Amino acid sequence: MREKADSDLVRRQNRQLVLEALRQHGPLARIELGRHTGLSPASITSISAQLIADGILQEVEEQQHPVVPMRRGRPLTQLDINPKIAYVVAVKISIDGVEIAIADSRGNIINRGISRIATYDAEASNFGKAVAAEIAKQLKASRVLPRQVARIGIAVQGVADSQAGTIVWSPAFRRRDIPVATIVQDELGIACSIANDANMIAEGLIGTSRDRYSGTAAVVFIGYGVGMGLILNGQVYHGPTGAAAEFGHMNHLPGGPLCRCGRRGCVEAYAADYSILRWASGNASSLPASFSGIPEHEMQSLEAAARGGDPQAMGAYAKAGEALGYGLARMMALLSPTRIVLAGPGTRAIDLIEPSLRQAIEDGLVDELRRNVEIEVVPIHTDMIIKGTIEGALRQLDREVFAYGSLGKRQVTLKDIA
Amino acid sequence: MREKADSDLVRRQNRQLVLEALRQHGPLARIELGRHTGLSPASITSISAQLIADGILQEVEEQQHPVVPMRRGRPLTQLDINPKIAYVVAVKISIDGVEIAIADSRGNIINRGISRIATYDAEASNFGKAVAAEIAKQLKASRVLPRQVARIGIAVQGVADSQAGTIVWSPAFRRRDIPVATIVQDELGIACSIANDANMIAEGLIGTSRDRYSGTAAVVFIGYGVGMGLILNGQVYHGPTGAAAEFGHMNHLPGGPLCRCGRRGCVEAYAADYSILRWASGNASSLPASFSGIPEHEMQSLEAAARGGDPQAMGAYAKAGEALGYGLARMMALLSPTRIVLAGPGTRAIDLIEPSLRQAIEDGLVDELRRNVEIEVVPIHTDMIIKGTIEGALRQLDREVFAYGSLGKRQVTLKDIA
DNA sequence: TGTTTTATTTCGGCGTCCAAAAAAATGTTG
DNA sequence: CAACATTTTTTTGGACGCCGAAATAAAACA
Repeated sequence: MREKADSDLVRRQNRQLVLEALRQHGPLARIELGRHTGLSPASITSISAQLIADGILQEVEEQQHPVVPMRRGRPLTQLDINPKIAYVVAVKISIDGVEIAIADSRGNIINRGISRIATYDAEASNFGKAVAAEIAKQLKASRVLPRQVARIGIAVQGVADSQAGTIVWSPAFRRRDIPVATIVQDELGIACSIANDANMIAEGLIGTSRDRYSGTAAVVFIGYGVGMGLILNGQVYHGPTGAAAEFGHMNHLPGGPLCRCGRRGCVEAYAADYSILRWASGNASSLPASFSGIPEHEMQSLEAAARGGDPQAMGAYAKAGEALGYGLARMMALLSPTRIVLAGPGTRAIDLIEPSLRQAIEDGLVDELRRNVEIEVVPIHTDMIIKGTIEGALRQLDREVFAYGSLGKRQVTLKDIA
Repeated sequence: MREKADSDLVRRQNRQLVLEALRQHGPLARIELGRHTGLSPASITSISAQLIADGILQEVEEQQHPVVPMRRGRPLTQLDINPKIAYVVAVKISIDGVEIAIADSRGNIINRGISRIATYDAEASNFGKAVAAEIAKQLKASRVLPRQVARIGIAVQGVADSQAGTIVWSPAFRRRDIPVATIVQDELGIACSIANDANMIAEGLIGTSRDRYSGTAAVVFIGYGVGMGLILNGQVYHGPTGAAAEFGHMNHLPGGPLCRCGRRGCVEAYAADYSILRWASGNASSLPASFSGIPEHEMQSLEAAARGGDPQAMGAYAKAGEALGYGLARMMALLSPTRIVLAGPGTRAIDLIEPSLRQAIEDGLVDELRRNVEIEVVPIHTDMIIKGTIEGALRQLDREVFAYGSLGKRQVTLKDIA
């Protein structure tokens, strides 16, 4: 309730509703769009005609799966988003590697690749340019012109400042406050935003099944680090600057083991790969936090040891579960989500973690505050982050570009793109 | 982005904008309303004419403070909300006492009183009826007819379920899941909602100075218990069921001292009045949690002892600060608010609490996540809860009743009221 | 009294929605 | 295979709310 309402707002909102329905359910006939959006057939005709004229939608030539194969009456003509109206780029920054994917406006990935760009010792000024150059290279390889790209989304492990366009702090970098989005934006002349990687996973889950994750949910990423994406009232909560939901650096125990962030006792310092390994191999509280990636087989043999009954290994996983459980209990007290999603490679060891995790929630939270929560484990799609970043960029594109029709910003914006 | 947009939505939204501006800035002339809302003078004329016809607004007879005393040109005619178009009732439930206030639609309290209704041993079935009877009594005393009351808001210490209309759990009651809002609503035939008291304080702060608290802020109540109202993106966050922001029952230390909720180590078990007293008087972890209210002078003499250098008393306040600080650090990691407001009678001892509180935030949270936060202490208005409940009820009224004009629900709803 | 200034209302036009009617495109049936 | 039935889509005409511009109202000023 900030904005004044006029016919402009009406058009924008209804166009967005149409786009949203198409993103959710794939190609739809006009009458189906009417059902999904609540708009009358007459209005859908008018709105879709404009979207087609704008080049945003197109009629589907041959229905692949005529939903109801042989029926009486005029057959329906499905509409879908024109995949070539614009492109988006998703960038995932992790330690010593940058993954880039290019997707069309339907969200289909048309090219992707991993580039080795040194991060840890990167100079603030060079890094952004290196990423921009890498994006440019990928674009050229896919024969997509920079001016066809509507938006670049960057997902980073660590704290991002979406306002300033910087990586505030990340275990992948020695330095802090590294400008990235601003530089990429200036270099390529394409709108660019940066966000935390766990938030992008949440974005992806909303895209995958909106009904399931439309309420209030927390998505926990467990792996090389611990992250969280919060979905509040159906939207990913980024906080005022984009720093929100740093579950991994939420304190568990004062004075606990050292974390990569420099503090003691963070959840991550118990439940990230390196932390579990550290507990398993001796007195964790005296060992420093590790910054190097841990090879998968090393974690797998630790899991095997724990499953085989090795008390030290079992104890390490129990510690991880306890830290996660208390952390979740604290989060639940504050936000009372209806769903908690555990995701990431760390969930391979969910059998080792879960007992102490559940026990911690029970010990750390009064019954009444935990009776409406469902905890689920989502199998790991390695590119949930890339997928989510694309989803997020496209939704933003719908909202900020495509929703504006013939009179608004579009004249400028779309011509710039297409 | 749920709702389809049409002229109905436009009218509703703009009417609400007008009402919002009037609630914020008091009586305003049409031209000023235009400036505040962004609507053209022509539209304001039309909207205000309808609101006046509906009896919701009225022209102010005599300007008390002609803002610019003597100016050329046609003088402005200020508009204001008609105070008699409807009334709201605010109810504050605490241990063995129910406070009831009746306010007109401008938010002026026209009657208030405290009734002794036993809560602790109350039967689930009786309590709601007792509250309803007490409201009816107060209404009669103020010569307000039940059908003139548009809404009743109940604020309760503890966990409320706004969906079910119940008190899920509260230290003021021995029993759990006590239905209140539903019963009051049925008894009096007036829409009734229930919420946590700290959330209502937050609601009040938004009303008092929207610009200051429009972003993302956490309001901490410290006193007989510890509560929190979260403001996310300018709105009070209640969570799916209204249980949100139970900061007091967020765990601080596993296995810590007993809390009234039955768990161990909650923030409240360190920082509520009874907890501080308990620490000061011996080994807290073995003492049970207290349910009786603590007289103010007892806390005051403890403060005096601490200020006089009594190590036991000083230690108790330090413990409280530490628990609050770690709790806030955890909350900040998750939500990264820009503002933290400390309120409630417990802030009388802020000088004793603050050092350890700040130290805990420093120890418990990486610098980058706490550099944009402003912590402020708000002096205690004893009736911030009542005021906030009224504000909240009025805003809801604007949104759900007054915003609907001549064509919508209003025909029914307003006639029911007036 | 006429002029200037500012607030408010009136008028005509525009954009969007919707309901109802018309048109389009196909299957069904005698 | 022509007429009918059925379903989707478009067209038409009316309503509503906004806005800019012009008109009107109500005061101070000269």
